[in-house]
Amino acid sequence: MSGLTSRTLRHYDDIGLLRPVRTASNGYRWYGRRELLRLQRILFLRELGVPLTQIGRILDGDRDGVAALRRHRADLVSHRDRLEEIIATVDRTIADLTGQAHLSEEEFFTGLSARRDDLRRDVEARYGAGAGEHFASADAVTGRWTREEHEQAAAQGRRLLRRLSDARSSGTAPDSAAVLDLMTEHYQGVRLLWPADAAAYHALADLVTGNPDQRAMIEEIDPLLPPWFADAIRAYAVRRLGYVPARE
Amino acid sequence: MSGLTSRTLRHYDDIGLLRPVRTASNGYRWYGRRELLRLQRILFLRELGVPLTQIGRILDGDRDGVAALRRHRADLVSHRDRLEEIIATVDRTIADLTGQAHLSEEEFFTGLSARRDDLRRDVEARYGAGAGEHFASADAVTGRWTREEHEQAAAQGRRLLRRLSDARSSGTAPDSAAVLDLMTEHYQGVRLLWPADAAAYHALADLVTGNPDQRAMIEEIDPLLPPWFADAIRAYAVRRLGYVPARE
DNA sequence: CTGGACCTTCTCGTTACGTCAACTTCTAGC
DNA sequence: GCTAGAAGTTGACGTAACGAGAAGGTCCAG
Repeated sequence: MSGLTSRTLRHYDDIGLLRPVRTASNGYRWYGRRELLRLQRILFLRELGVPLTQIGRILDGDRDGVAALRRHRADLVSHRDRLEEIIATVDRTIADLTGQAHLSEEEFFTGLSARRDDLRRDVEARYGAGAGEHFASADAVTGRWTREEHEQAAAQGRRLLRRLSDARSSGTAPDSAAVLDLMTEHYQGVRLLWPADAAAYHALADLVTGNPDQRAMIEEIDPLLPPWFADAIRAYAVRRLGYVPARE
Repeated sequence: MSGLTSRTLRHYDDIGLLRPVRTASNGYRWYGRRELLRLQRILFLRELGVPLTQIGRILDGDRDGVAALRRHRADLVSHRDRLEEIIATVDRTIADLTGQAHLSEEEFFTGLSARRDDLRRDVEARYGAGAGEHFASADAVTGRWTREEHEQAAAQGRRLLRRLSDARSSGTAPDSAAVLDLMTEHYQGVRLLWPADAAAYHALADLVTGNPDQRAMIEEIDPLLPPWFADAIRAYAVRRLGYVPARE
């Protein structure tokens, strides 16, 4: 009924977590309705990752199961935070091993580098000569950055891309609320450099799939990311910035 | 030298992860410089949570340790996501057990409820009669919400408060980048309801410590949160919205 | 009566060591 | 040379939550 193996039930009997209502002379364990209800509570807490011994205490003593849950929650949170750190370290290690370190000398949100002039020509070809002026605006901001600040910005950008990649590979839609929340960071990163309105930000989507350098930089983190990222940019422009796309 | 116990070294010898350079006739294990270097790599990978058997394969085969790391990273990410879900479930359970369910019928970002008129009077007393007009603006938005949407908004608000509480209790400063990122969600939640500019948002900080109902609602989630939350609001207004506080 | 399904107890294996216990070896001080 | 103490050694058991397998008993339908 519960989908548990008999072995598990025996284990719970052994450790005293769930005793059968009676054990027949042939050794068979018999469980009643009360045991089923208790089992449901056990399975629920087990789902939450609470250790069996604690489950027993919570169900038996029942005095202040909330406090126990709170402590358990604190454990979970610190465990998650630790994982977060470890993931970041693994990311840095992978980046090191695959020689992505040079990227940290470039600047992310505008995708600068030695190829900066290429990007500018591309932008002007796509959006008109006026668009190139934003480069001056960005320069006004980044010009005063130290090398360290450049690297920080690049690292932050890569972290964001990796979080987006995580979302993509777990099947999350680019217009889901969770992704749009992440895109807020991207939009603000862009806004830091030049005053992109909804339409400009929407147009930016073409760049991440169409511009070879931009695309390559993103693909280095996740080969499947660029088109999904472009969708996310467009979704953010429409859903959060109120951009109304032109009808075809 | 490494801080490991001798037991651990013996274990690594047993499983073949780190063999001594030679074992003397008296059984003593002797390690050389090469072993120390290998140990350093072992400890690093162990820090990342890689299982010892995999560490052995990575260090020995060395063929495509990056791929192994990537797989490990995927494991970590899904583990973290699972933890995230569990934490959310535990939160809901605690809320249920402590009878916080009624809160879901209120609306979070403006802190409405039966005490709505009190809040309005408080706001008008603090910021002048004009400020009360924002209530009409909020009504225009929320008036069309279904009950479900109200509950969703309330739940999202509580989730945000809990994430802020997590940050606070782990010693993170209210003006750190990570917290300001979280505050983006809050600011956008507020913006959904009325057009708060930098100054208005900055002023809002007084409300979360000064208004009894607001304060109580937040304290129910974390008794120490209100003043820290107020600091975070002010920090966000200054650092991300460009608000310039008046000098005293 | 029989085959198969289902039950039992017992034991080992899993991870990465901590913690005894019992014993040997090395080293410093007298 | 003797001795105490520090440090090394090899087992063996315990940890959490069961899975897997061995060896055997019980129940039921045909």
